[in-house]
Amino acid sequence: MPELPEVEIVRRALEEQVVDKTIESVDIYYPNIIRTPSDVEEFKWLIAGQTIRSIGRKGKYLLLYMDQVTLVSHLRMEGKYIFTEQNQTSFDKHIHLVFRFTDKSLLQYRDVRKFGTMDLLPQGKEQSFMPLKKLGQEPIDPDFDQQRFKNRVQSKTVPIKQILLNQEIVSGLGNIYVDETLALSKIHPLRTGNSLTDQELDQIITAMKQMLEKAIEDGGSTIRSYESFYGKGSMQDHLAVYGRTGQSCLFCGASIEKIKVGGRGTHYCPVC
DNA sequence: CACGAGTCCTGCAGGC
DNA sequence: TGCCTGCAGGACTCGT
Repeated sequence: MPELPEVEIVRRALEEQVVDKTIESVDIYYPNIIRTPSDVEEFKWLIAGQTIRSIGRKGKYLLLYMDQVTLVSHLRMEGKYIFTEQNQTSFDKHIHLVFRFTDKSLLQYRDVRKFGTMDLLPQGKEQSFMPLKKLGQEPIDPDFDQQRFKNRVQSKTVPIKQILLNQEIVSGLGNIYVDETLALSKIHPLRTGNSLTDQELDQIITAMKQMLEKAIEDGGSTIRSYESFYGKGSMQDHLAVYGRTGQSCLFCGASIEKIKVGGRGTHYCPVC
C-alpha cells in the first residue's frame, strides 16, 4: 500500500515517463475513480489536449500539473500507474482508466480495490482543494515545525497510533510506517498523545524521518500487490514489526503482537 | 469540536 | 471441492 515513499517513487517514474506528453484522450472503464468533476464527460473534455508539465507530490497525493488543469491522484491501497510505449486497445480487468498520448504511448491506471481517487481541478485551485489544504507537513520537510507538531499531539487524547495516521497532523505515514516508527521509538501504540513527553516526541520525529528517508532510498516497500514502476522495492525486508505477528522482535527477541487500534491492525513488541 | 462508526471494494484465508 | 464469512485498509461522511 503506497505511503509517502512509494508515492515518491511513482512520482519520479512519472516524471521521466510522461512529462511533456500531450493527452489526446482518456478511456474510463470505472467512472467512480473520478470524483471531480462529477460529470465524467466533463473530465474527458477538460483533460483532452493538455500537456503534462510536471509531477508533484504532497503527502500521499500525486499532482500532475498541466496547462490549465491539475490532476490530483490518490492511489489509496493498490492504485498504480503503468506506462507503455505502444498502443493497445484491450486491457486487464483492473485497468480503470487509460490516458492516451498524442505520440500513441499510454498511461494506464490499475487499481484492484478501486479505492483510488482522481480530482481534476483548474490550474491553481488545487491549493484550496480541501484534502490538500488541510494536509499537515511531511516529517521530511526541511521546514517541519517540530514545536507545532508536539503541541498538536499533546493536545490529543487518542492513541499515538491514530494521531500519526491523521494526515492533518503529519502527512505521508500509513499503517506500515506508523507501526515501524513507533517500534523504532520504543513507544507503545496505545499511549495517548497527551501522555507523551517532549523527549518521546523527539524520538518519534527522528524515527519518522529516518524511516521515510530510508524507505525512499530502498525504493519503497513491496507489500501485498504493491510494486513500484522500477520493479520491487526492498524496504519490506527491513521492517521490524509490520506483518511480523508471532515472529521474534529484532531488538529483544520477544514475540511481536498484533492488536487493533482505532480499527487498524497494529503490530508492536510488548517488551520494547 | 472531537471522536467513533460506517462506507467504498475485491482478493484471499479460514471454516465447514 | 466449493460456498460463505470476515478481514484488510485511507480518507471521507455521518452521527453522537
